[in-house]
Formats: sequence, C-alpha cells, structure tokens
Amino acid sequence: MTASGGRPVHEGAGADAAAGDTVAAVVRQWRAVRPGLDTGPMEIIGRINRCAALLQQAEDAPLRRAGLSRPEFDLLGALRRTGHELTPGELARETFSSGAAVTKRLKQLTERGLVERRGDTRDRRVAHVRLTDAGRDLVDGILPEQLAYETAVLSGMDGPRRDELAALLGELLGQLEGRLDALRA
Amino acid sequence: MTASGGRPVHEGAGADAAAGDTVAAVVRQWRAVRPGLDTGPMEIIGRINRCAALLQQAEDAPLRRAGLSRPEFDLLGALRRTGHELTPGELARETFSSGAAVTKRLKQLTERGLVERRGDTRDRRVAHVRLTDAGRDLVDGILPEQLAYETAVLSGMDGPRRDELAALLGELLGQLEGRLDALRA
DNA sequence: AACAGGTGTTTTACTCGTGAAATAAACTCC
DNA sequence: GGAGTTTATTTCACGAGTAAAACACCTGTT
Repeated sequence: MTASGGRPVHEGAGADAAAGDTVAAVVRQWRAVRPGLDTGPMEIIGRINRCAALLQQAEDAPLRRAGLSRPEFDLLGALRRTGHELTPGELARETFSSGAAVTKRLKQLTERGLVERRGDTRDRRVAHVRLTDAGRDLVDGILPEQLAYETAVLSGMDGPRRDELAALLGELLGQLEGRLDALRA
Repeated sequence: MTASGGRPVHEGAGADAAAGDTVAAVVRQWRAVRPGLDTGPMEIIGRINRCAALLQQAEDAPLRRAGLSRPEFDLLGALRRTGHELTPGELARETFSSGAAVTKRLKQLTERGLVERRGDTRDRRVAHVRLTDAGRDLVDGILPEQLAYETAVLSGMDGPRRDELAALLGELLGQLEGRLDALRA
C-alpha cells in the first residue's frame, strides 16, 4: 500500500496499515502482544492526543515570540473576541481552566499592563476584567501571525480533506460536550 | 487550550439550534469581531485541542481507580506492548516525555513494585527497566476496561464515520510527525 | 436585624513537569 | 593512553496548575 502510493482508506480494525504515523505502530504492537483486544478507540483517541501534543508544541512558537503562554493568550483572546469585560469566573469557564489558574494569570497579565480590573459597583465580590489598549493591540498583532502559522502547519492536507476532518471533529466534539454536560447535570 | 478555545458568553438568544460545538461558536465570535480573518485552522486545531482535553478528563476515570495517572500508564503500557525491557531514554522517546519526567515516574513506579531496573553489564551508564509480575497484571487488568470505556465515549459516532475520522487523523498525524522531524533537523 | 446558606474570588499547600546543570561512563583520535 | 567530545541518566531550582480551604460579600428567611 505504501508502494502503490495510496493512503489507507479503510483502515478499519483489521486492516494492515502502512507504517504511517506512530499511533498506527503502537496499535500494531498491542495487537501482536494482546490479540483480541478491540484497539479501535486508540486509533482515534491516541491520534487526537498525539496531534494535540504536536500542535501545541508547534503553535507555541509564534506566541513565545510575544512572551505569552498559550493559556495566557487564550485568556486575552476570550476578552478580545467577546468584545466586552468578563469576570474572572466567566474567564475560567471561557478558557476551561480553574478559577485559581485564572487568578494567577490575571495577576501576571495585569502587571504586564495587558489587562485591567475594576470592581463591580453593585456586588463587591465580583471583578470585571478588560483588555488595555496594549493588550488589544498585542492580540490583534499576534492573531493573524498565529493563524498563518496554523495554516502552514495544516498545509500538508488539501482543502476538501481538511473540511471533512473539521466536520468530523465537530461532530465528535459536539457529542463529547453533550455527554459532558449530561454528566454535569 | 487554543486561541479558539472557550465557550461563548453572550451568544444571542436562541442560537443553540445551529450552535454545534463550542469551537464553532468561538469561531463565529472571532468572525464577528475581526472579519476577514482566515479562521479555517481554528476549526481543526481548536477542535483537536478541545477534544483532547475532554477525552483526557473522561479517560482519567478508569485509570484513577487503579491509582495511576495517564503518563504513568503510558510508561507501563510501553513496557507491556513492546514486550521487552526498555532503557529510560527509550521510555522517554516512546512516551514523548522528557527524561527528567521519566526518571521521576520510574522512581515512583519502582517504589510501588510495578517495575524493576537492572544495570547494563557492558555500558554502565544505561539502565534496563522491565515490568514486574504485579505491573504486568495491573496493565493487563486495566487495559480492557480502558478500551471499553473509550469505546463507550466514542459510541455516539457510527462505525464508518469513526473509521473515516481515524484515517484522516492518521493522515494529519503522519504529516505533523514528518514536519516536526523536518523542523528538528 | 441577624443568621444560614450560597456565590465569586483568592490563598494555601502540594504535585508534576521542565530545562539546564551535574554526573558518569563510553567513544575518538592523535 | 590521556584530552576532548558525545551519550545516558539524574539532580536541582523553578514555574504552573490543582483542589480545598479561606475569605468576602450577597440574599432569602424569619
């Protein structure tokens, strides 16, 4: 199959895959050592995890140049894309991180002059966080760079397949999120 | 998390009909605030990162029951699936983590009696690590549970689409891994 | 008005991973 | 057969995240 140049289309549970990616190799090892195991889920979950790890590493490059970690950028991005102030609690939900982590990040970002906080006049427990001009400029400057970089990283795949992949991931994610919300209820 | 990570706060009433997953909503926010940006990569990279986060959370459940973290299980799994001893360096490469992390994990797993080490007779720098019987039994006991759990998590998608998703992820991963090696050279 | 309970945020104590230096042993090549 | 280099592994100092407790404030009830 590698020799014929075709990519494995039906790489189902029983197919002998071309060497391909490292996950395929791992799955092959498991099947050799513990035959009869249903290794199907590995081919999706293992690959997602590995892709995420590699992408994160790759993506870090443009951000690091600006002295930002990815979680920090996510926080700034949440403020930028919603277009209004957010409370620490909302930021935690928005960036899927713990409240404590947000507190720490806000402290640093405030010190760097990228965000500002003000107290709520009615409820003195809550704070409102907004981007400073410097913060907004930073996000606006980085984002196109970031997206261009990501485009380059994905450029090995042609357009239609990228769309197909995005659609399938969207379907999976929608279901995972539904399932998670269900567990939360 | 990614630039596209997060949940929309003010998504307009009634948008949930076509909302899809959270990443789609985030992308919509970006497009509203900064039109003209090519948000294509977010729909893949953002979703992969978010899926990875959710899956990791979900996957942790069966492992935690056994008192193992995922990186620890990966280490044990590498020993189990290769079927032979590995050096710390090989384990680091195999589990995609740093040497220092492997050293720490080995220390803990050794104390728990799950792995053993012996020195190489020829080259006294290198160590060889292998599973103890208890370690092997633990992995063999957990793995089917783990795979069953993962199958359940993915059960919202039907077979053909799962295969298609696995194939596309394999293609992407293969390219990312190639690209990474290229960048390293 | 005062208290009980709930909510938003921060603090605390801890774990874990990382990069860089340290250690130690093996090659190389003159 | 040493001096210098490379390779394998560990140690160290530190940063970042987490869960749980602490804190501060609000709200409903009586």
